[in-house]
Amino acid sequence: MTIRLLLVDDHAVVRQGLKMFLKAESDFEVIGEASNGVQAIELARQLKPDVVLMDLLMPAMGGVEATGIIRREIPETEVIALTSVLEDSSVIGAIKAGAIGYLLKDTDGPELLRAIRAAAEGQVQLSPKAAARLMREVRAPESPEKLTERETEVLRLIAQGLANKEIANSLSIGEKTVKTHVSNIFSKLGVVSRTQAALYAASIGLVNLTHD
Amino acid sequence: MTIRLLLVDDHAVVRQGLKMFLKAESDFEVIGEASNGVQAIELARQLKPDVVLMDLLMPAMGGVEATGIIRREIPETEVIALTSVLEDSSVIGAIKAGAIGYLLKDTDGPELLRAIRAAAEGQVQLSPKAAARLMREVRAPESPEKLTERETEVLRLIAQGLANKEIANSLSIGEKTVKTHVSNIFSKLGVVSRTQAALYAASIGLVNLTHD
DNA sequence: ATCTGCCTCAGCCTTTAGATGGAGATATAG
DNA sequence: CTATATCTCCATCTAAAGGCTGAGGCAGAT
Repeated sequence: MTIRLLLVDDHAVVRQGLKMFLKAESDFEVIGEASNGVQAIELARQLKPDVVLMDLLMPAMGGVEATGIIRREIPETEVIALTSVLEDSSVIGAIKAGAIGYLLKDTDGPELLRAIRAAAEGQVQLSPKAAARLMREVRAPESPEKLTERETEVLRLIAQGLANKEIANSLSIGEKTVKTHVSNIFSKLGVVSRTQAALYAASIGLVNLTHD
Repeated sequence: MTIRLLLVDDHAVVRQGLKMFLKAESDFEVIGEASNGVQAIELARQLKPDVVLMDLLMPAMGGVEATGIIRREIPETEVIALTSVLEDSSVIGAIKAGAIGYLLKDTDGPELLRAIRAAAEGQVQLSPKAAARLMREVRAPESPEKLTERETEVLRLIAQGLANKEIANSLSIGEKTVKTHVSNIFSKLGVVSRTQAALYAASIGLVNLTHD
């Protein structure tokens, strides 16, 4: 029985490489590729893959968000987060969003194969480092209160350097409303300025920093 | 005649993938892998590869520095910078260090092959985007006017989320002075708020975003 | 000796940011 | 039906941010 895979990464080289690497395994079949979260969701709907290898840091829509939507809509599809960053909220976010695995990109080949096979059977597979993070989190739920959808949207705009007035125009709401959201975001994130909030957003990959 | 390659990237998955991808090409042979700049230099000395695929963002020693050393010591080895970030100083830095090519990781497979073959023959190959950067740089050294040492210091603190008063204390200077620096930084960078400046600083790696 | 760039600081001004408290509307869960 | 959460908006106020102009000290270059 072959394991049908969907690859999601914004770097073509990484996708290409993974595809070639996985092709050597007879029980794997790459049935689709996506370069961002939106594409990933579309393809997941159409193809209903067994396992999704999901990069977390992507433009358009982050991997965490995409993971959540895929898991809600297609629960029989398992998602493995595959990322280069090891960051508390990413780990927790990905797990909470329903990822069954969290692997770092410096994982070696054999371990990657093990993880995919485990995921296809619904078994959990984490990088040792990621597992350590998770442990730390459970012991000390310093969970930054979860932002609402709207707040996340506002934070994203803050992290693009927009002023409150610009955010208001962008979302077609009042500046006062934006201020309310901003204040709520600050207290939830435990920061005291929009700059800190923007840096936090950048650190968890909510925005794309590369200015092309 | 086969092209002998050295792969340098801190992510094992990326190396693994590249290796598998390149294996399909009969005129390529991957003769070594390194996960950081120091290893890369050692291996380049021993193996004298035709082409080095060099990631720029690595621990221990960055790719730019490693490129410079390799090119000085082993001029017959060509280096292609392969990176996920497109940043002015990286492009310029890599080129100045002697890289014959600068490719983004979202380059597709065929273009990557073309670039490696071109490099092996000593021909220049740049990503269109990278080329555009280079052109912009040469014709209009509007390179975001270079910041002074002090300004860079202030920018770094801005990018750590500090307020002007905190920066003043941190540097043992007056808040007014800080404001002067901040204003100068803004006009040099072409931004209008400290948040935008902080994001710019983060995007060029002036600060470490991962709060581990 | 003069010029130039950098760092330092000042005053004055307008705009923005952020805190706080209150409030109406809708939707959803229990 | 009634909490609860979310989104929306308003007013008020203080603090911070940022623009603008001017200016003194200091080092290195010409």
